[in-house]
Amino acid sequence: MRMVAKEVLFKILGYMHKKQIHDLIEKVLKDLGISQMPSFSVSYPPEAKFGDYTTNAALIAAKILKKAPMEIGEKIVSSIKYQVSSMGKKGIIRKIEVAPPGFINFTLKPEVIQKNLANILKQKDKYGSSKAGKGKVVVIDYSQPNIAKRMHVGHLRSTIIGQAIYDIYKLEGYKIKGVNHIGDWGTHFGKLIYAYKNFIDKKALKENFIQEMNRLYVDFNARAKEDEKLNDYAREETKKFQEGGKENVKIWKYFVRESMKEFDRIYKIIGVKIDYTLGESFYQPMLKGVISEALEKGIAIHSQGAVIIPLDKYNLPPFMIRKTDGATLYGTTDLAAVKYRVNKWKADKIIYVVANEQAGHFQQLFKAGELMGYIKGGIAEHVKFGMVLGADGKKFSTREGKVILLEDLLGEAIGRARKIVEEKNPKLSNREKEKIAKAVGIGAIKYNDLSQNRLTDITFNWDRMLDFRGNSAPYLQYAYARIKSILRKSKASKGFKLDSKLLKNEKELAVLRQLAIFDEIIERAGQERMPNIIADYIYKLANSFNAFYENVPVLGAEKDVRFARLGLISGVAIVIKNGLKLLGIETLERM
RNA sequence: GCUCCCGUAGUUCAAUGGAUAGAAUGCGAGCUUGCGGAGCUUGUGAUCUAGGUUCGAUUCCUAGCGGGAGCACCA
Repeated sequence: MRMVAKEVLFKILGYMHKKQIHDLIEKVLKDLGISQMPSFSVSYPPEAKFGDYTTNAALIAAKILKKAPMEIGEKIVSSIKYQVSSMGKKGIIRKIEVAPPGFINFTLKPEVIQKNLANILKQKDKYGSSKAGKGKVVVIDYSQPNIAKRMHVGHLRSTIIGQAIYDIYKLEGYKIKGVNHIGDWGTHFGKLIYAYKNFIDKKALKENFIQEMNRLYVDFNARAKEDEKLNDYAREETKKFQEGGKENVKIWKYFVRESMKEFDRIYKIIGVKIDYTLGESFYQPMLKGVISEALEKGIAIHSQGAVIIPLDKYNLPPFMIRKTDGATLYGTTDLAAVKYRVNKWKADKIIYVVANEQAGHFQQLFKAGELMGYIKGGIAEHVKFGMVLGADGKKFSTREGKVILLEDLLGEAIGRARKIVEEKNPKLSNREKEKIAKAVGIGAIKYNDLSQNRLTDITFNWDRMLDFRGNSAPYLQYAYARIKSILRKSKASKGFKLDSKLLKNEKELAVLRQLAIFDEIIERAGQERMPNIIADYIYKLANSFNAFYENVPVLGAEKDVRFARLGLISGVAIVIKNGLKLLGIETLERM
């Protein structure tokens, strides 16, 4: 019995509509004698007057049949009309039309989207979830800060894009493993250890570990310019620590411990929690095996004293896995990590959320992984994102000290939000103001990033990132808080009966239409690994809610209509909340 | 030199090959006797250039111009 009820629920979700329409058209095309139909799309029309769904099937079929698109469109429509009439009450379509140049537009029966509201209110936090990924393991590699270095605005992108993709997949029912592949093994440790032994300022280190370590690194590089021998010393220190020299390992462990404390503090502020922290050091015991395996299989060769995997057949530079001095490097570690994730974790998919700049490295890595037999094409994927640029249009660079620390950015955001809360809502308790300031400030920063297509570079601009008006997280949070305020005032008893048929004016239907497609949006965002699709959707939903809010009274309406509208705005609140949660943005009862 | 990415209103960003290229911000004009004005309505304003494919191109292809990134012993 329960199963039946659930199935009915799923049937009224958005993607079911789309699929139903798609199947219907396919069937009709077959009847028209087109069996080899190239793919056509069923999508949302740009304007409400074109209905709920639109398809370009007639335009494509016209090409094959060499007839006018409008003519084919009419044929398809009359055929569909016949099908629909035979479906009787069960059909979801109310109106079908052809519009020039040949689009076929479908308008659903209002009941279809009206009924969905009850579904939302019932599912609450679960609305939008699915079982699409059941049984599949996805590994997401994101954030990846470097030990003893500060996290700057560049790290933010990988961290929050990765977390958003993680949450989307989780909602779709995948078994998912988030990994923080921290940089805890590189050769820069030699420099740091040498500098630590020789020019450390212990007092400064105690006050602010990361800051002092950063100073040390810059200091070392400056001194090494004067005295080249320093680099040799550093190499020796690296070697000692990588070979397990007690003193250096102890220092290294101390670096790792202190850095992780710092990172965890920042992760806590931005609400990120990564399942596994498995840095480069974790894979060290496996590296020798990987190198000899590659040599035995004849995939790797010795070249100029190093060990490389030649990839010139694939038009790629060689992939180095052992340096002339015998040391391994990040490519070796990454290759071992691929093996580990596939063999140990049975990953069906590995997603690397790493900046654009490393596209070349990942091409090499994936090809090397395939040659080694660890992965088949397509299992590993580099989810790239653009750089954070300075006002000059150039990349932020540590050397020039132009970098903006993540912590400073977060602090500034919270501070600005706090000021506004103070203005808007002075009567709230300090504790609540703090909470609001955090949610608004952090939300604004995350949204500013996640609402943009991840592939394009973003320009760093304090005012832009921290604008709380317009298309921003606070705008969405504000719509949510308004709804909550209305609901508080309504004192609606929990058991009121929802008659969603009463929601029939244009503004109400527009909101309902938005609500019904949430699952399709999630699906697409997941497929394309594009969180901005979700951001864009919530923004549009909030827009349609605001238009409704300005024109349609809720509390002032007559009894049953009032209940229906309260139900509607509750639904909007649920979807805004669920959507923002996927972006890692909190919602607030008041702000 | 080779490879990859990107050129959209003044600015910052959208746009699965589709209908009138959509927002935000800026500047201009409005909206309070109702639920939160961090809001709403409205005006202004853009696809780098030249070809090609297509019924249809911001999107795909070619060339050019402009910006950025990468190109074995860093990650």
